[in-house]
Amino acid sequence: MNEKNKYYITTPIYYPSDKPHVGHCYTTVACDTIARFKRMQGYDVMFLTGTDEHGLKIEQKAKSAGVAPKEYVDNIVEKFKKLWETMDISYTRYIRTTDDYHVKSVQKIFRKLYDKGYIYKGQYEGKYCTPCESFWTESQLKDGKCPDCGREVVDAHEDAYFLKLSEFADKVEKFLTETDYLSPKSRVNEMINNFIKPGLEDLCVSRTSFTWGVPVDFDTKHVVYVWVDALSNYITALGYENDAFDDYDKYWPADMHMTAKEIVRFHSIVWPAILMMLDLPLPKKLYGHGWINFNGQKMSKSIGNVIDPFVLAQRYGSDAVRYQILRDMPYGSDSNFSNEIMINRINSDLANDLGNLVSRTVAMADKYFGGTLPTDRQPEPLDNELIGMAKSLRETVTPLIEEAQLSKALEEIFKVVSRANKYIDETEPWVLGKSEEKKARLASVLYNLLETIRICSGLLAAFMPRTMPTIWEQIGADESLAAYDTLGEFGKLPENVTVHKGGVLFPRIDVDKEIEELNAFIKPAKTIREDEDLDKANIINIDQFAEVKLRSGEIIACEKIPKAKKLLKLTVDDGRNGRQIVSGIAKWYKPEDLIGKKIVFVANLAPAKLCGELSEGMILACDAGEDDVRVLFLDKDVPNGSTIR
RNA sequence: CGCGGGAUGGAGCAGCUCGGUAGCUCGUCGGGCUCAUAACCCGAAGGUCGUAGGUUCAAAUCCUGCUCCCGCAACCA
Repeated sequence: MNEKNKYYITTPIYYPSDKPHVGHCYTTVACDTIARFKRMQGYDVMFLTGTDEHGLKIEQKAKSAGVAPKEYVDNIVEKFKKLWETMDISYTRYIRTTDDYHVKSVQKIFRKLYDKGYIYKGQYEGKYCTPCESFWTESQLKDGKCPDCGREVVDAHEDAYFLKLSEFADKVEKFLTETDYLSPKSRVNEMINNFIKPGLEDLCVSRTSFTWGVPVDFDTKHVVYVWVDALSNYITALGYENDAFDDYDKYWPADMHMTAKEIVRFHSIVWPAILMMLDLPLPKKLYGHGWINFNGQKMSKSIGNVIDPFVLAQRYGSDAVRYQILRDMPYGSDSNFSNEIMINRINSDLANDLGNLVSRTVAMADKYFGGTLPTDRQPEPLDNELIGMAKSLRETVTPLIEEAQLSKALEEIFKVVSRANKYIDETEPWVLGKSEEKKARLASVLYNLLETIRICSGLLAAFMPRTMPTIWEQIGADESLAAYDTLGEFGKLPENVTVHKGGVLFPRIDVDKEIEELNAFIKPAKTIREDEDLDKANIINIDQFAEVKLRSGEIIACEKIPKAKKLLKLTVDDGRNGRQIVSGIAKWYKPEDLIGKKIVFVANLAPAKLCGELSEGMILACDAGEDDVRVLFLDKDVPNGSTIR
């Protein structure tokens, strides 16, 4: 296989601090579709995905779950793999940054960069908050104090390794402006204006504050910090600096890196810079796609609106889910998701238009010809538009898919599906079927329909790999008649093709009923269940509880903090000198609703500064729903300052 | 003046680079058809293109101010 015929496509490696959601699905399904399409075209495709398993957050998550980090990620990686199986993801290789070969390669890469002088040991200079054991940059400080606890910070420094990004600013800028590596193009300006023009700073690439990572082999106090570790997966997975694989020469440089927009920065600046430092060829294409918003809001675990892709796939089938998320994601910007949007899309496009088209066409061939078309034909000028559209569809769709414009590609395919439905109305096959002398015309009409379906379904196979073969069976095609080469031609089915009536391809969904059911069982059940599990994993004893001092208080004054969106400043009579508490409840309470109310507050919480305002304590409130918070109020006659236990 | 994105018929979007008939999908209403998964096809209603001003013969499209929304960051202690 020569270089021309290879295609290397990657998803980012996902951070398995939590189970996968629809956002992960989008990137992966999009890559899968492109990968399948390139395979259809005859390319030797390497499709890589994986997980980025190191870092502080995972170390902490594992700790609170009471397991070793590796054990923790093993568990979640299983869920990722399971999901990819459910979604029919045809990845060729799965890399975990905890894989032995990757760890060793990263160490070698790190050393290589060090030897070349692109990584140097420096001082991570910053402000240090001793009680919090945390470093902060100047810009992170609040009023010159620790953003975490509001206390004084001191100048401090610790050893750290830095990557000489600054030296590559010009080269990277040139790469971004003079090639079409980064798309959509609008991101190029964003990157240059935000990160390169203000002066590209060297990047800190090691940490000493945690241990769950790849150790720097020549300075074992340090652990390689995310970027060198994670980004290099794209080459270590091919065997760069390791023996686990040996197809680096074959597949590198990558033809397509796909990522969500928040990490475009690292893939468009840091990654090319690292490759330049290593004297390696640069990847050809980076596509940064948007996010899937849920009911107009960003998906977020704390809001509780993260959609479980397993549930969706179980209910509608993986193909329908794949279709919807690809169809509704516009190129380069965000998309909206809701149960209603998904169901409507499935009903109107898949059930009504495509599924029904196949169903009615096959049914007519069956009814009028017993399933096998006669070979006499009678074409008419009316046929030409449909035939023309079907014939040129492959050429229309191919470049779109290659540019990751998948929703556009689907739109084009479904235009032809629609045209075919209209064609049935124009030709009225049920009228033709009534008279014997019109049988030849009828055969032409049905043949044209079957051919159109063949071409559309062939091109859709990369998007919906599960259902398309069923369509081929029904229209009397086999896989060879759905091959890429045959999709640019009209008339490949045998003249006397035989159809086979089959089951419903995409069942219609009852919208109201379905939404009710989804809402009922996805959200509340889930969050409560999870909390319970967490509770059990986090048992404390009575002494620990006693460390929290809760007291009653009365809100005697309350105002919004102007700079802040969510914060209210409360003046609380705590039965002593009074205190000020800042609380993030502005969204749910107006100041006048709170004045005079008795509340419970944590009395011995470390003071903090929020938006410049001192907060001495925390008032108790409960998460009352997806996006609802209720403060705990006490009876009016409780004396202020009483102990609560 | 922190950075960025957005505001277009009921909903979701396209159009804006290169000013000149506002387009698509869904929904609603009316009609047609009966091969089909109550599906399909045709037609209609519905928009001062966020707001105020400016440039122009002409602005959704260019310029300026303002309002509101959404991300990120700061702040859910």
